[in-house]
Amino acid sequence: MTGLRAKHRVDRNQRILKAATGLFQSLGYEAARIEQIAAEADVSIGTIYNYYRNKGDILVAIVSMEVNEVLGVGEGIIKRPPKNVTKAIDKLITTYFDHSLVYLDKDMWRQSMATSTQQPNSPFGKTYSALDMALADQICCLISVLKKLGLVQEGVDTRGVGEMLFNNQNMMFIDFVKNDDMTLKQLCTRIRRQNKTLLTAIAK
Amino acid sequence: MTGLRAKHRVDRNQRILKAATGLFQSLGYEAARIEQIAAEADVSIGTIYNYYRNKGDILVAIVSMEVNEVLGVGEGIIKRPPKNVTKAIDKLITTYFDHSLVYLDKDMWRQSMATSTQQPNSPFGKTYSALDMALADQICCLISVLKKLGLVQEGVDTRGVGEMLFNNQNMMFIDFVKNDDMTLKQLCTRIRRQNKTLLTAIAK
DNA sequence: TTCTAAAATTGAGTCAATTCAAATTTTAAG
DNA sequence: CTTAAAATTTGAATTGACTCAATTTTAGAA
Repeated sequence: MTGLRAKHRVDRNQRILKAATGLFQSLGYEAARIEQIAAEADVSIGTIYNYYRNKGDILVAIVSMEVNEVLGVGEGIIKRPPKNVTKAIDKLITTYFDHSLVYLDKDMWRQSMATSTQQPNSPFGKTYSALDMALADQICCLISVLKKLGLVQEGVDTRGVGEMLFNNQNMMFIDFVKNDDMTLKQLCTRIRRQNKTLLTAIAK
Repeated sequence: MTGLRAKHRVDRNQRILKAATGLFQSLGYEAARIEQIAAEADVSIGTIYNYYRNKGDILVAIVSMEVNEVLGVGEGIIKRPPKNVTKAIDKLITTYFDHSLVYLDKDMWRQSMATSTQQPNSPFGKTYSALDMALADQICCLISVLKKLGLVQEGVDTRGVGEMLFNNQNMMFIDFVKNDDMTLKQLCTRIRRQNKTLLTAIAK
């Protein structure tokens, strides 16, 4: 009978993530103790460190699952994009942001961003980077679709423009989570203004 | 005789920063011990925490001095900008990057970025944000100057465009320090491509 | 100069993340 | 059904950042 080991691994990992998610949400990231997570997951402290390099890595894993979901929602928008460049990009970005704050608060975002820049080569740091790349790809994909629909000029460098839109949006999101006073509405308004010139230039 | 206290404060702070800079550079941020920094600065552990909230804060203070220098160099470029939008922006950004790696290596940048997102409200976290804003302002200022020189179209939203250029550049720099294999040349090449569409659109 | 309150320094002690050698469980060959 | 090597788990011990009550230094009033 093989695979018992694999089954246990999946089980334990799920218990760890579930316990961590709950404690991070209820107590906040800093206040949640590894010892507590271990106890709730019915696992020893050492086991947690067998699955994750450090405390931050656990959070990055949780955030990664979230971002994956957002990517899925984004797919739907690309399938039926608004028939106008500005509106299409706006809808995609707004959707990202709306979904980003359902399970994670600003503090959790701050902590996970910090960990993923601190340790870009840990397994989950790499996952995080890959997801960023996937988000950028999705924006590029949307522009490409809009081009095929005749809403964007032929000669436009899809990749270059898409990356710029993503980088701007991502940097603004970092500003947003760093600033407790900034609202989602303010964030979107600022990005819309920043995007305007570029989007007007590429629209047909 | 007043000001002895102020003098001591300046002295001690300088010794702490000097010791920390040396140890961070020679041993790396993580391996450098607060105890060592205290010993080299001829100060007690407690005093370091009287000057800085935590270890990361010391690094952010060092990085802030660096960025301040870069801002000064940027001023010079704005005074005599190349007479072409693309070249002017390119020169400013390239200058930022070249100077950014003289005293700080990628690891130090990663750690300080992480700390400043983790604790955006600590004194040096705020300093760091203010410097980012100053860099963004500088790019906006350059565009404004180019507009006055008749190189940029009248109707262009200086602020919106400047922020987008800065955010893109900043996000790319984050990617750069997260990826040990990426070279400065590769970084600049990618940014040039990303900027091209927007800069062509606003040029006169 | 002397004295006192306020400011700053000190470092042993605390706390929580992380490590690692021993113990346990799983696998699979005989 | 053994049995031993490999993989995994365990938690007491370690580590190193950070705290705080006691001590020292400074300012400036008397």
